[in-house]
Parts: sequence; structure tokens; C-alpha cells
Amino acid sequence: MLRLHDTATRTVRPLELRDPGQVSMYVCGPTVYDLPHLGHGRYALVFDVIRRFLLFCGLDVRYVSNVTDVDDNIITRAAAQGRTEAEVAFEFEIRWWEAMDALGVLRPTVAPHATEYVADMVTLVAELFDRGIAYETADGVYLNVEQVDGYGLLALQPLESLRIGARVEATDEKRSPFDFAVWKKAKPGEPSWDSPWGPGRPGWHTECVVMALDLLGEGFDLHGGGRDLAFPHHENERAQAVALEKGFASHWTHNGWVEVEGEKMSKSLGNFNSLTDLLERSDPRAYRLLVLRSHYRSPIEVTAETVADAEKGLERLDALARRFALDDLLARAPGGFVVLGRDAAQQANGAAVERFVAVMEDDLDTPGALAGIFELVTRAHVSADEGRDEEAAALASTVAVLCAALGLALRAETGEVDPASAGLAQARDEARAGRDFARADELRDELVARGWTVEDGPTGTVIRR
RNA sequence: GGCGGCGUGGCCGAGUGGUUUAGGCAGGGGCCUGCAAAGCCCCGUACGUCGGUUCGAUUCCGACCGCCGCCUCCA
Repeated sequence: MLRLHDTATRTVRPLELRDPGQVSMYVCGPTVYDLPHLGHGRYALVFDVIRRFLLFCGLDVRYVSNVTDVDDNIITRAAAQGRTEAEVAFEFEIRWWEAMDALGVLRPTVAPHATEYVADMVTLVAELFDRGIAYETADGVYLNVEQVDGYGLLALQPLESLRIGARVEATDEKRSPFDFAVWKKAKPGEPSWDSPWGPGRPGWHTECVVMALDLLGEGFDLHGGGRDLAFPHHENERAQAVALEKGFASHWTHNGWVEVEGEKMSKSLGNFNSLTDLLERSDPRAYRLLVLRSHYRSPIEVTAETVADAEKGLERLDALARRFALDDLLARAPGGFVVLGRDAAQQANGAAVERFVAVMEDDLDTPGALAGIFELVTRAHVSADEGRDEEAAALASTVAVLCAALGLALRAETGEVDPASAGLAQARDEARAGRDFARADELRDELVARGWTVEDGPTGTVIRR
């Protein structure tokens, strides 16, 4: 079984399933008030890979990831742009899914919206209120964290030590500095819903509790997100569940940061920290490879260099795909899901698959998994060079299967060739046949000038983009 | 102030108490090729500093230096 780091216990331990054969996971989704950034892309990729690996291992996965479509940031953005909150949320949610699709991130099984759950959230807040754990202030309803057992579990430090450095606003009516809003009273012009405390909107930390419990049930298996969500967001989700005496996530997993050229990320690189922008200016698969190349809990550096480096790694995989005419298994699979599970893959090259599974099960060691895949690439070429075609084909197809398990698409196609370029390629073959190499080289230069990469294959000139 | 993480060869990035290497990219040499490209083979003898434990540490312990993050909305 997959062993993953669990933030609550600070250990790597097996993911224990509530229902055998069935994984229930909740990953905190975006607040849709702006374009997704690189950090969004990383968490989405990390948990996509966890999901795909579990699928590869033959498990059913119910993957719930929310969209926060009401929140302070959206309100601020809408006001600044003279639009409604709904318009802002709608626009950026579209941009979000565009980016996810480009990254090859599987759509969640369910992607609930906060605004669809307001009534349930009011019910939850009322219950917290009735239990005396939440209290009303001038601007909302707060949960008193001092009444929650084990508060500070995910912050990885006791409540007392949190207090020392806490910044407490002087005007705060809060009973404890870490008390958080479960309901925010609306100011004039803000979107609002009715509640026993007057018109308002739910606090951010409330939506995930309600939606996770509704869509996955108590005691679901895995809750994930970026490292920064551990505290206070996940801590506060958990606090509400504990206050209500409901079983919540069994396992908490958080991924590390994205760093962009040190501290001056956006300054020197323009919009480079926008995921949308990165996806436009590089092969979208490169970001997946870049993310997979380091451990999910380590910080990663995203620079023009590391992205270019990843693109070259991709080229090596694609070259194998071309040589062996490997199918892009993801393109053929319905919904981009892994089609070949572990059992089927076993037939390709059992030892390699077992090694892959072993390293992946060890806290998602994707760098190790990639190392194994690249070794298979070399072995496939060697086998083919030495004429062991069957073995070579098996090795190459193993590469395809394992790449698919990681969500990495392989490209064997060479791109659409226009008639003029095809003509040049043919002319070059004719020149070469007549041993007019000067002419052949001229034609190659011309093709290169048109943006093609030119290779001589067994059947003549092959051009590709 | 409290807490946590990191520091590996030109770059990215794993890993381990010693004997055999991660892997990728770049670079050098060779094979193949009309020349290239792709591919294959070979090469660099790395582990922040100072101590300690040990027969032996990059890997364990301690101190120190440096970098980063969290404690506040944040993936």
C-alpha cells in the first residue's frame, strides 16, 4: 500500500482505507479570483499523480476538490473591476479548468462550489453555536479554538507557542487570537445569504468541512493541499469537525513550495509565476516532469532553465515514442485515466513495474520512478540496436505504461507537415539518393529555417516540430 | 521570539554508515552517419564548516555558518 507523509503525525505511514479497495480523498481547490499560479499547478499535479498511482494499483478513487467561489478576495476583485462577484468567479473558474486540462490533471470526481453549500454551512455554524463553541461578535460568528481538543496538531506546535508570535488586532472581539470566523456578516453591497446572525457569508474554513463530510463522509482517507494550508486552514477544518464530534480525515498530506528565481519571482520574469503563462510558453508536459523530478515535499525552483531542462527530458521520452511508435495511452484512455493497471503492465516488464511501484509506494518517490523510466529508455534502445526486437518492444511499452501512470503523455507524432515542406524533404531524399550532398544539406538548412528538426530515418528524411 | 525544513559533482535532483552506480540536462572523448540528428559506450571522483561517535561518515550526534518557510489571506 502507498505510504505517505502524514502531517498530523509527522511520519510516513500507510494510507489506511476506510473502505477496502476504495480511496476517498479531498484536495482543497482554488479560490477563483485570479489566474492560477505555479503553486496551484504543483499541488494539482502532486495530487493528480497520487490519484493516478492509486488507480494504477487497481483502487477506486473518489476525488473531491472544491471551488471557492465566494470569498473576500473575489469581493475585492469584483469591486476593483466594477463587476459582480459571480462574473469574476465564473471567469477565473474557466481559466482554472483550462489550465488543469492543459496540465493533464484529471477532473475531480466531484468539484463542489461553496455557493452551493451555504445552507449546509449555516446548519453547521448553528450547531457549533448551539454547542457553545462558536460565539457571535459584531462582524461575525467565531469558533473558540481553546475548546477544541488538540488544536495545533497540524500547525505542528502547541497552542501556547502559537500565541507568542501571534499578531492580535487591538479591536478584536475574539476570545482567543486564533479563533476564526465561521460566518462573516455582510457589509453593504456584499453578496450575502440569510442566517440566524443576519445576512452574511460563510467563513472559508467552513466550506471544506461541510463539503468533505457531505461528499466523502466521516473518516475519509486523505486530505491534501499545499503546505501553507496545513495551518490555519486545515487546522481549522479539523477543529470544526472535532467540535462537532465527527470523524474527519485519517491522513493529512501537504506538498512543498514553488520558488521562482529566489525572491524576486515576478519582477525579473514578468508573469512567469502565472501558471497560465508558463503553459503558454512551454510544453505543458514540462511542468509535470519538472514537478515529478523532485520529491513532492521539497521546495522546487521554477526558472526558465529548469523548465527548458525538463523539456529536453521530455524530448528523450518522445524520441523513444517515435522510434517505437508508442501510443499515447492517455490520449486513448477515456477521460485520460490510466487504462492499463498494474496487472496488465506487469506483462510488459514485471521487474520494472515492481520497482516502479516500490519506489512510488515509498512516500511517492517520483524522482526514483523517473530514474527507473529513463533507465528503461536506454535499455529499450540498446535492445533494439542489438536486434532483440521483442524485448525492446516490451521495454518501450513499459515506458509508455509507466509514463501514463504518472500522467505523462508521450508524443510519437511529428506534427502536421505542409506540402511545401514535404516537397523539400522529398527533394532532399532525391538529392541524397544521387549523392548530391551539397544540395541535400542546402535543403536541410531550408527545412531547419522553416522550424523543422530534420532526421534521417531508415525510410528517408523525417521532419518534425 | 517560537517552530520546521534545507545546504550533494557545471546545473537540476535522489540516496546511503564502508565495498557498485541514482537519474536528467549541459560538457569532453569514442562508435554510428556522406555530414548531421537521434541512439549507444566511456569520462568528471560531489556531498556547507568545525568537532564528536565509529575500525570507517556525505550518511549518526553536537555546535556553527548560510538559505528558505510557517506562526497573518495564501497551493
